[in-house]
Parts: sequence; C-alpha cells; structure tokens
Amino acid sequence: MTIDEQLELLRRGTTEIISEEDLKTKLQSGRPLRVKLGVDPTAAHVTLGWAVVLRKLRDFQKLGHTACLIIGDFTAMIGDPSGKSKTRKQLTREEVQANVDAVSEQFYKILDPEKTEIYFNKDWLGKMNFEDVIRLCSRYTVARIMERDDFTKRFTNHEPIAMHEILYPLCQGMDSVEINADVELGGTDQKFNNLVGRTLMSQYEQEPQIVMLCPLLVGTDGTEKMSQSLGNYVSIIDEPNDMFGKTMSIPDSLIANWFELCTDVPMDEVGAMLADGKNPRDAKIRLAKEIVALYHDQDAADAAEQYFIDTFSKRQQPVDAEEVSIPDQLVEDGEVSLAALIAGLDLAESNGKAKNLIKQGAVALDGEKVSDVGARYAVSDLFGKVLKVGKHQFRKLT
RNA sequence: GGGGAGUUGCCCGAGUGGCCAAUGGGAACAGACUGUAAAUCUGUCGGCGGAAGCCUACGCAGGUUCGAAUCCUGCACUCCCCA
Repeated sequence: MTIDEQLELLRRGTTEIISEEDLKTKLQSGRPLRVKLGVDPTAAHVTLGWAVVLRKLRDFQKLGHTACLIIGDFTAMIGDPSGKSKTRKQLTREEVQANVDAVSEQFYKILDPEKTEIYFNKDWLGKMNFEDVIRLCSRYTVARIMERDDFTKRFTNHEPIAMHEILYPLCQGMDSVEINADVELGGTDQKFNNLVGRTLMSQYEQEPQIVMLCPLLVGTDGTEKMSQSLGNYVSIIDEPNDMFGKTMSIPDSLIANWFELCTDVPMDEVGAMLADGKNPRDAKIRLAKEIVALYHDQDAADAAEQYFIDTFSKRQQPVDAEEVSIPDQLVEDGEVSLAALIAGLDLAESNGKAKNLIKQGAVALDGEKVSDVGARYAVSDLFGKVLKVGKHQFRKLT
C-alpha cells in the first residue's frame, strides 16, 4: 500500500489530524508506530461509540503498527472532566478493577492481540510523590487549563471545579510521555487532553505525538453522545437480537453516520441505499445486520433480522421467548398475582409500576390482554404461557 | 478570615406552618398512529395494598408546634462579594 493509500484509510472516520503532514512523515519512516489510546475503565461494556476509536486503532494495526492501550486505572479515580458539566464521581479501586476485568477481553473482539500492548497508568502515575506532582503542575499554566471550554463554562456558570479535575489533562499527557507515543487517538472531546500531551512531550524532549480525533457516535436516543451512563448505548457484547433492535431504534437521520463510523460498508453504497424514494427502514435493517455480523456472525445477523420482522413488524409472538420460571416466593396457595410476577421477573421496577402497565393495556398472556390489576392465576395455568409486557418484552413461563 | 445566597423527587425548578407524595417543564415508561424512526395525541411516573389506607421522603442531626419541605439551633457541601 502506498503512503497515500495508507493515509486515505486512516483518514476515514476522523475529523481532525494534527498534523496530517507529520503523520505522513512518520508513516514514511517505515517503522511500526506506537499508537496510543487511553481508556478509562469507568464502564463495563465496550459500546459502539467506543468501538469507533478502537476500529481506527485496528486500522493502524492492519498497517503493521502497534496499539498501545493505556488502561486509566489511575485516572479513572479522577474522572475525565471532558464535556462534563459536573464533577465526575471518583471510582474506588474495586470498581475500577471490576471494569478492567470486564472490558479487556472485549477489546480483542476488535483488536489484534499480537499487535497490542496494554499498560496501566497506575504503574507510573501511582508512583509519583507530591514533589513530582508539583513539578508536573509547574509545566502548565492556569490560564491554559482554563482555556478548555468545559471549564470556562463551568467557571462562568459558577459551577464547582474541583482541583483534582484540572490535573486530569496533565495525567493523560504524562501517559504519552511514559510510552513515548507517536500517535494518540481520541474522540473529538479529547482534543484538549491530547494537545496537552504534545506540549508535555516536547518539554520532555520527545517528538510530540500526532493527534487524531474521531467524531463522537450519537447514541440510540438520537441526541446525546453514546454513553453508558446515559443508557443510550449498544454494547458490542449485546445479544444479537438486542443489538439489532437497538440499532433499529435510532432515528433515520443517524443512519449514514452510523454506517460510516460502525461498519466497513463503502459510503457510496450507503448513499445509494438512502437515495430518494428508497425506504430508510431497509437501509437501517442492513445497518443492523452489518453490526450484528461484525460482533457475532452472519447467521446471527440473519436470525436477528428474522426475529425482528416476526416480532415487531408482524407483531407476532417470538417463537423462542426467553424461558423463565415463576419464583417460588411469589406463590401463595398455588397462585401468583400477575403484578407481583411482572415485578418479580424484573419486567417492571415495582409492583406499582407493574399495575400501571396492566392498567395501560401493556400486558398480555398468550396474546390476550389482561386488564384486571389484581389478577391472580394458578401457577399450573401459567405453565407454557407467554407473558408480554410492553412492546418488547416476552417471557415464556415454565 | 468577614459578609451574603443556596441545598426539593431521575434532571431542572415552584413551593415560606395545615388544602403537599409536593405546581410546572424535561427525561422515562405505556397506549393510539407507524417503519420498535421522527412528529403528534392520551395516560402513568416514591413504596406496599384490589381498595380504603398505611409507610418513607424535601442536604444531615436535633428542637419548637396539635401539626414543618416551610420556623429555630448545630453540622456538612456549593456559589457570590470583600480580605
């Protein structure tokens, strides 16, 4: 592959490269580059949004470069202030460890383990003493830190900014120094942090890293960036049917963007699918299948499509609803209250909510609507029946 | 260090002694309509209970009162002004 072809591949799905010229020079050197991606284990799932950057990292690997994943087990205890209007909650060591465990194996669904190095930034940040911290702080000024628009906003809005938050960019910059990164990848919200890395690196007499920024994937709600705390996410370890269904729930306006950032489908093909007169639903089905195929396989994608059409388009009961047994503690004299059962199976948060659902006509047994809030059934009558709650949730009682 | 303002349900925000489980908006959920899209309309939205009702809640801890989210005291946290 020529250098220009390589650049072309790397450029896809990025919004900014600082600077492209320097990147070209580095590519021309022919040596494997150290491409850094910092990940904070603040969540237990790799989401499609997160995958955007991971997939870019994989592109580098395909070209023979080395992925340097920095697990922010130290920085997670600070909490990245990027784009946040509030101080993040600081995670405990246990929470961080649990997330690290959960997330690390998910990375290899995307990355090539042979070309991946994993670092934990507690290994160096955790060893700094107070003097080291003071010295680090002296390398950056308050004015420059306050340039960040999220800090500026919080400051002008009289919202609190805790001291430790302004150290976050410096910590992240130290990571780059520590591993001597050639390139750092990040979402557009990471621009400031990544640029601090460049500054620090030159102060440590290293060649400043190239910064490559990827757009933030908008979540299933169609407005906010995809994040686990907002609940608008698709996880790459979601079950095929969930993955398919969640993807189908995105607004039409996002279809092209998701194709670009989450799949390898060529963009002119996407354009054709979305041309005037075509039903955007079909494009969305294709999108959902692509995504399922990527993280499961083609068979799973086909099955998920079939499930979706049967269950939602045709409004049939799924053939293979998840089977659940009726919890013993709900049974009294061989009977259960329907509301308690719904709550007990986690299909509603509380008995009260379950009753509301019944009142609203959202509950059916074997296709027959139940409207009696106080309905009770003999357990033996329920065996084998399919309980439907809302549009999406089906459970086969056993 | 001094002075002032504030802390209400998932979020924002009203409420200044009983009519407050707490106005309103947003989010969320459900129903209708659909393409599980968007938009729209309707309903629900602390817990338990079939219901009546009961319990728990307005930063935390006490107090005054027949009765407090509302008054008093102390504590914690946030913001502003001055030093």
